[in-house]
Amino acid sequence: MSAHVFAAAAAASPRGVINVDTNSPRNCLLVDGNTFSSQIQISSPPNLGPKRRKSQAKKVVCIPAPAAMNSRSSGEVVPSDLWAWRKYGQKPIKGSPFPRGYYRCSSSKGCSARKQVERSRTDPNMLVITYTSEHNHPWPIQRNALAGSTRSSSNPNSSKSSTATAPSNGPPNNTHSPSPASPSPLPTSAVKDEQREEDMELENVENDYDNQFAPYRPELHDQHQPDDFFADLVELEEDSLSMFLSQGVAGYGSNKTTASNGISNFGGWSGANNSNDDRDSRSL
DNA sequence: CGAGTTTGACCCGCGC
DNA sequence: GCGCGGGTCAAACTCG
Repeated sequence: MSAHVFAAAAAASPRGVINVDTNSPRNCLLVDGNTFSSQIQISSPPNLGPKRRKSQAKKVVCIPAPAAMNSRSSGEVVPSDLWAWRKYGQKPIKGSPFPRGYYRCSSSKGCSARKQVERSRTDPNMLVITYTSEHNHPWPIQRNALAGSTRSSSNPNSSKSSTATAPSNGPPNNTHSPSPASPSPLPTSAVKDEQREEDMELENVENDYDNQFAPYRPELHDQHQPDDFFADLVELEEDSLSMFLSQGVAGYGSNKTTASNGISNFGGWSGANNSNDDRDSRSL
């Protein structure tokens, strides 16, 4: 198993638009789960244009889409991460046989974090997740902090709801104990393994991502660097990272269940925030 | 009943 | 200026 991570910012393209070419999974950074031999390309978001919707900084994460175990009717497989995501739209993308799902963070009201989930056109096994904007709140105490997510939790194997709030992962604040808030712990089954495996991937991706993008550096911790695209992320994830390093990654490849604790803080990045959310400012 | 999902319509950026 | 296509809204629906 390998995970692909590609991080980029709006500067990636002439118009300041990140070209998430789902045709080419190679655009995503390949992260070998075992060796972590990765190279991450990142460019700081200049935030061109006053209110260019497409100019927003984005973080693109490509992960291998596991089987349709976690899929919904549309066929998209959405990995779970720490944050609670609520789907607010889905659109067919021209040129792609797979629709793109639009999610926004429901962990906190007013959080502008969003993500788009779509499959790679050429490699249906690859899932391209594009994170936009940042979370304006700390880690949720529990995944479904604000939003119900009851559906997802209680029926992980259901064709519906797998995305928003997967129950398998406990909050990072939770020191390696299965989330007590989890309404219905997954049974030890193949499904669980799938989920765990998936989370494992995410964790490793994220961990690698963190290491590459925003390695936690105490000396830098208190000085906010605007240039550091993910500086905030580091601050937010300090605890989580420690857990990562101590538990999650260590077990990868050999003892997958070790890291099933799930700290895949995919959405927990801090982009150049934004305020350019021209649309949402209207209705939110 | 509350929260999430679905889905069609609408808005708006961007290329021509 | 026009049309295309992506992104978002919001009503209806589903589910626990």
